[in-house]
Amino acid sequence: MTAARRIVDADGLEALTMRRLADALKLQLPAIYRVFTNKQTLLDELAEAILAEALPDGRGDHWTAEVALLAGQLRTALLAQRDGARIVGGSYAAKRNTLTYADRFVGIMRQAGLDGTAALWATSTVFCYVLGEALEQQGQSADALDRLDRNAARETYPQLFATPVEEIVNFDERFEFGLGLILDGLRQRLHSAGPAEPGAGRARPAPAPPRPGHRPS
Amino acid sequence: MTAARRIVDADGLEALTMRRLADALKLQLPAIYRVFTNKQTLLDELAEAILAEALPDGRGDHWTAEVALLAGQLRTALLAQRDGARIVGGSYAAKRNTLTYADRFVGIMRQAGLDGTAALWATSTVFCYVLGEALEQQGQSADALDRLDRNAARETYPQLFATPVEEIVNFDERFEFGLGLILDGLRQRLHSAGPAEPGAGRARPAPAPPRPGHRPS
DNA sequence: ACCTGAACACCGTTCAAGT
DNA sequence: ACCTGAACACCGTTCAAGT
Repeated sequence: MTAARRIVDADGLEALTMRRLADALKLQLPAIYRVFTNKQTLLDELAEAILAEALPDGRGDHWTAEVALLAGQLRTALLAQRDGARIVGGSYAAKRNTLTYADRFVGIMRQAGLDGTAALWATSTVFCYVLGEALEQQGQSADALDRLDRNAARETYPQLFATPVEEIVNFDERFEFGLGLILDGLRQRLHSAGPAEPGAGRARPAPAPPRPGHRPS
Repeated sequence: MTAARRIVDADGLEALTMRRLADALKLQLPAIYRVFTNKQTLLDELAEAILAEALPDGRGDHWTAEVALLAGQLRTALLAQRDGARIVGGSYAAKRNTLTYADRFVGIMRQAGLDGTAALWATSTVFCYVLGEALEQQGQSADALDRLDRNAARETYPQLFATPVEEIVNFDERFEFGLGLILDGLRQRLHSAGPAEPGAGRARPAPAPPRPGHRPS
């Protein structure tokens, strides 16, 4: 597994072939299939290994801090591995670590006061957003911004070039901004009863009754 | 191009090979390279073709309606093509249609009252979120939910199974929920001066001065 | 100028044959 | 029971040779 990650880190996901992995492990090619039955299961386990780093050790004192921590740690885990977002996004297995991550996230949102369905959807919203951001960041080639003809583009895309376009590539602040939007949206749903009281905190405990029509099988 | 899309729709992105495309076009294999210099340029043009459908014809009367329209149309375009999210997410070219989309989005956000950088980041937030959701939706195999052992999972992931988990797969409402969170966050930033007045609308026009330190070259 | 046959250097995967 | 050599059926890409 570490050998596989090293290959991807060095030469990208395309370079990860069963043959190169066998070479790195000083095995003959068919011996790999005794460890991984498939290339897909290899990729699935790679996704698992990446997501193992997505769970923060500590805990935030407030649900907003906890969500920021979980989202940030997931992002860090994806970015720590070259092509990490593509690996995780391309693995469609019910990954154990994804479920652990989701379980913790859902727990925080329910404790904050969201009902079950909203807690579930909030989890998927943050997960999808973080994945999308990491995918874009890792896909951006270094010279992508410089490659387009600024003078021509300035006339074709006037609105876009009325902004400081270099800020697209300010990934850290860009991520904080987007996450902040989602957090604000969540805050608003938790305070929906009374008028918005910015930074007041202290959410009601969740009743969160599971739906009556929930089939157990 | 339509031949390529037909192959992907029929048998998935993996089935799109230069050989099969040549067959479908009743050409010999090397003749394809007279049209597309690369397989990557073929994929880039595929991404372009998908994104061409992402721009809505009409316009919303309010900025919230316009954002919902743009996000929804992008999602529809991605979902309309099998593996559409993977194709668009895997293409790192400065796509013309992406820029057109971004230009319109940025324009709306600036008109709503956001400054240039915020308008840029808001665009990328929505784009990344929509892409992430579509990626997850298209990656979900039909039986993914049924495959995991519910009884064992109920004990390992208690928070998760305290919710109606089938709702993860309710993609349309899940998307509306997540987009709603982002929209609420944007609304809040536009009303940051006074106290929140839900649904009041009427944002201040944007001054949006381009940064002084902006290098033209 | 355009198209083609044939090949190159790779893939993932399998399997009979060895030890 | 484990490992290996060799092959199978594919890939993307190239190029000398034809018309």
